[in-house]
Amino acid sequence: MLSERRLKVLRAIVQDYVGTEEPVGSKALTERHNLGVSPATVRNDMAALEDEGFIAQPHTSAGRIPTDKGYRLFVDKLAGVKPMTAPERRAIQNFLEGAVDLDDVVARTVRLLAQLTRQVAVVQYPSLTRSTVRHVELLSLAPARLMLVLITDTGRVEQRMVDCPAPFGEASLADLRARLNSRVAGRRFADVPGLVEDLPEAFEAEDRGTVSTVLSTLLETLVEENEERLMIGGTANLTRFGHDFPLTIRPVLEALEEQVVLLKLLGEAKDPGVTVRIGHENAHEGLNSTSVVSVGYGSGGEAVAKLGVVGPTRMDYPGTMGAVRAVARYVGQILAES
Amino acid sequence: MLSERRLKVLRAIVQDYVGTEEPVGSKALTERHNLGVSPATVRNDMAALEDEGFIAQPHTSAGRIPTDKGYRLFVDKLAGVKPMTAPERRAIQNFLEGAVDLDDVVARTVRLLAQLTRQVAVVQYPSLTRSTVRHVELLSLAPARLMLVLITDTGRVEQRMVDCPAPFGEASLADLRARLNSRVAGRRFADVPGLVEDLPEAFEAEDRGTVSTVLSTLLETLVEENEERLMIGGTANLTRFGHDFPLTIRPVLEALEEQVVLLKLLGEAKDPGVTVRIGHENAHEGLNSTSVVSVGYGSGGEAVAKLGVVGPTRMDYPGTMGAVRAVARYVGQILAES
DNA sequence: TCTGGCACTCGCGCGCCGTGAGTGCCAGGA
DNA sequence: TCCTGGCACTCACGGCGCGCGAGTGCCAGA
Repeated sequence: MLSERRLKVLRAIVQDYVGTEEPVGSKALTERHNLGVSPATVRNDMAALEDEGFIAQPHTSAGRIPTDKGYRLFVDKLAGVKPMTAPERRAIQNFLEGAVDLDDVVARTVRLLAQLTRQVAVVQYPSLTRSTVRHVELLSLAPARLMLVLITDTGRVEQRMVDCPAPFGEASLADLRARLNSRVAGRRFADVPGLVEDLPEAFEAEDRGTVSTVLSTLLETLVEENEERLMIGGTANLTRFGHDFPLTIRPVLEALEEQVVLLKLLGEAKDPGVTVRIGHENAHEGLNSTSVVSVGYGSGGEAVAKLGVVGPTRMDYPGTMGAVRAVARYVGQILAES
Repeated sequence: MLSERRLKVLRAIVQDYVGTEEPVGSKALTERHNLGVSPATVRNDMAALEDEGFIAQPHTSAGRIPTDKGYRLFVDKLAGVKPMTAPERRAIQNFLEGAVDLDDVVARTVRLLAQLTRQVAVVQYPSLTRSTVRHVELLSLAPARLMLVLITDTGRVEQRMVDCPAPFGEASLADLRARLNSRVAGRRFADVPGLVEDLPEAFEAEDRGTVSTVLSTLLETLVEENEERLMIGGTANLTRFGHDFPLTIRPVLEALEEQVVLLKLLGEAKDPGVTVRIGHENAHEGLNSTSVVSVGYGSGGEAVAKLGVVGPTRMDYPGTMGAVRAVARYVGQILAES
């Protein structure tokens, strides 16, 4: 186990390195933090920390930089979450309250997160799976063609075309619409399949084919939407990454374009609070030199989607975690109100 | 006026520079293109071209590179549009045909354009202004709260909440829905205002307030949607920009995040065919070292939105223009079918 | 266990210089 | 008048050598 002082040294190294972006040496450390010991002592501690794999030297006779393992220890044990100041919180709230619809909420959230953290922001659209149905609408476009519109409690709207096996009268349509809504309105998506399976039986034989088609389209929409959408922003912040650019930034941009990758990334974080994945902890190779800070958010008490930021492993973890947590909280509020 | 040969020299310079990314000298030119004259002659021509401002030297005793003006002449007079090959066209068509809904069409188009041109692709969602209304739906969410859903012929769906000044009965709602649709279904957005202005008069005095509110929300939706959405992709291609990275790429990324900027960029191109804006021709400062190749596309014969790519001024104009034009054509077909 | 001292390492920045691609100009020839 | 070959000149680029100094490891003494 590392002594108290060595942990202090590690914390100081992380803080300095995050601030200066340059390897930190023993002398500079003792000058900037009053550790109460001499550089020589710190050197011994650093040697020990290096043996344990928490820090490393880019090359002999240079200062030390934290390793992924070092950041991990820092995040887990040495640093808290830095809360937002009151003015910052007010600014967040004001900015988000101006949103007019769901798209706008997500767009504003992305911008906000990117600005606050000066990193790349990723916001997942509120997921359908845990949402409830607000309304299902059926429109007749042609004798044998319907449009199915699904409206969720988060304000999201999905539409699908339905080609009917047989013409479907207006009366039947109104009937189906009414029955469908009385069964599923206000219910959770997960419960919908069980609630509608016997619905075709209530109709005349000639209409059953169409009813079944409509229902399966509805269920399909619920499932398909698990391939959820997300919005990213603040990619310009990647330019602050480092000096050895092209090599670092390219794989990150590529990863960010793969929505699948990002969704997986966000999905993996199971922690109820803020989750941090550092460097090689990220499965995707292109993100091996980045850290992902994410958290769930939702309209009720329950999380329905995730949001977070992607930045260099050398990032201000306490500040970033604080910003991510605060934004998630306020987005949740906004969603609950609308 | 420039002689025939000098134009040939300019064309050769552009082609070589686009290929090699390095300033091109007189000797290399005569070797790679059989111009039928000696390097010395070419040198004289180059001096003349430089006087006219078509090419420039990065520094004394280096080769020449085209200026924005040089590229402009190249695009206008010296190069055609390189058509896609048959296999390429088939690939485009196949890829786009797999799309399941409007979002998917746009997403696939972006990916496709980015891959074909190896540049940043920008695709505007089909605009509402020139579209027609397919259906307007009204749903009652609470006694004095309605949801307005607008469905367009391009398959786009917009929804808005409406808070009514007074409770609005189901019968009135059905009446309004029917009247509204009979008037506006199939009509162009631009015509809608004139078609509905006298609608409140058909209702009882107590309902008129609500009807007016609904109508103004509808009109607002049509107008507001002029702040159209777009999707971008292929930003990883920016890493191929040049060697002097951060300075070049940063403003571009920033500009790409400003949807307003991009929409203006696309909107400015009035040409019915492919439009090219080179370097400083772009109003936005961050895009001064990029060229934008854009074109309108649409479901009918008429253009309803734009798409294009953003890349370094040093790009393969004929190829890029060909790809952009081809993709626009096929997207139009897909939209017309659905 | 901590400290001051000391010898050692080695990346970085700087200046120097040779190389070679490229240029402008000029005089002679078609 | 236009093209050509020749010639002197320019100057960015890359390699080399070197001194500086931050930083290290180790050791003897408190």
